[in-house]
Amino acid sequence: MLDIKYIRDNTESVKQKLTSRKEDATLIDQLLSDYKEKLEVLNELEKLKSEKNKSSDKVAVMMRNKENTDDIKSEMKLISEKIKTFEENLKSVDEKINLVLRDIPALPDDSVPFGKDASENVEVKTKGEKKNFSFKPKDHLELSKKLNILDFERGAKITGSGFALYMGKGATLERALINFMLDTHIANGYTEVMTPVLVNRASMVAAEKVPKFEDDMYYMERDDLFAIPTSEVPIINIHRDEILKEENLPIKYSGYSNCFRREAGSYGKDTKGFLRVHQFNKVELINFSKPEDSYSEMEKMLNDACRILDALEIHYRIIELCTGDLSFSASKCYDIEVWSYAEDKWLEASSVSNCTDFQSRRGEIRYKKKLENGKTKNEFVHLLNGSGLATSRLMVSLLETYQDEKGNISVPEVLRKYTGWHKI
RNA sequence: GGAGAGGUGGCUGAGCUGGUUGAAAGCACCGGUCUCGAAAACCGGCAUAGGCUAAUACCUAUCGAGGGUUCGAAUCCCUCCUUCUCCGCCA
Repeated sequence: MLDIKYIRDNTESVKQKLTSRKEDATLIDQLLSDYKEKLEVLNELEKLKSEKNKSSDKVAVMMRNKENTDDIKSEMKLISEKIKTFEENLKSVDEKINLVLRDIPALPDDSVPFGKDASENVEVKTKGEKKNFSFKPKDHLELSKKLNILDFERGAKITGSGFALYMGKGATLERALINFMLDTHIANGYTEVMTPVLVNRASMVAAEKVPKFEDDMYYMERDDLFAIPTSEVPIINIHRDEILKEENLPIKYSGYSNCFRREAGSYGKDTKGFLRVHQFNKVELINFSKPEDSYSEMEKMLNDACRILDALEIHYRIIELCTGDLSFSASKCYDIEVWSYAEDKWLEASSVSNCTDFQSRRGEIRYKKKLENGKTKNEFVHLLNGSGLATSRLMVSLLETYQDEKGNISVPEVLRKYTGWHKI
């Protein structure tokens, strides 16, 4: 969530930034007038409470002196009733404000290119080259069916469409990928975490996934728990409501988890095999950073994600999302896309975002900043998340890239010590 | 699932027969005295958020969360969350 005081003090630039991401900026005026009203109510309320506290002290003294307190007590009863109405007023303005505030997305960083949608994203760089096949490359479905390593039909039987069943060497390859990615990140300074995959509502709210995207989440009503759409949710909640030590920043975590997404409303689009699934595996990167370092940390994180693809020798590119394509919580975002020979297009395999203080404000994740005058001040940390990487679309590209004419797969060099074999 | 005991500031831990307790004490931390320097000792400081301020000051809130009783709640009552112990079930 945004800081309402920041909105008040920087109204024009906020409006402009919201417009750049195709948001309706007109509701800002209403929001600020509601906020003004809130402060007025708050002021009255605090005056009454102050009066109450003073009288209450007086009663204590009078009772000690055995004086009659009937008059002052009945007076205070009136004040208390007044306080109740003001509290109700405050609550209703507050709710009105929060309803608007919770749906306002993060503000794009100044460096983010202006654009209306995905078509105006900017390619940052392309790595590697397209392979020249002497035959027509098969798609991952055909390959995996022939090799009996992935079974989407049986996955659908077990659960429903969009749930994959990995078989034999397919399962081993998946596990090898996950282990390789985790080991690489750990070697590069990340602390491995393994989190719960079911989280409570407070965690989802802190991660800014609920209520805005509640329909996209698997939800267990009986226990009021959500299946995580990404381990970003549990990982950033590790430090919810905490005040971190400045010298410990940046804190970097990497964690593998299953990810669950209902993908409500996306039926029919890219639904083939692994292109869109409801459950997938992802190794996530999270960084709790000092505000002044977050954009340089972001570049490092992007690099950490790319490292995996470099090692796997997969053709990929980095694009920077334009203002109109940014996700709700992000101020700046890079996508990493891998090349699909069968689809003849780029597939999103990773997304590296700087959410600045958008989530940490909701989740009250702060650090104690030492000021020059020797005092300290609590500040919100900046939160960055990046996939490093999601395996499903990576697997598509990997199978396609490493196929031979007979439809067999050779295992990338770096994975062989994890699989124990080098050919499927 | 059943029974019991707890949840207080960065930590440990008093208060919990309702009224200068935002909260004792200790530890940690910061500053100072002493010292060539350090340790020890001594002195002082040290929660968070909001409001109002040029800034202090001041005001309000917060003792797991939310309600209630009362003139007044960390203290009494209810609901929920959570931790621990015992029993049951179980990978």
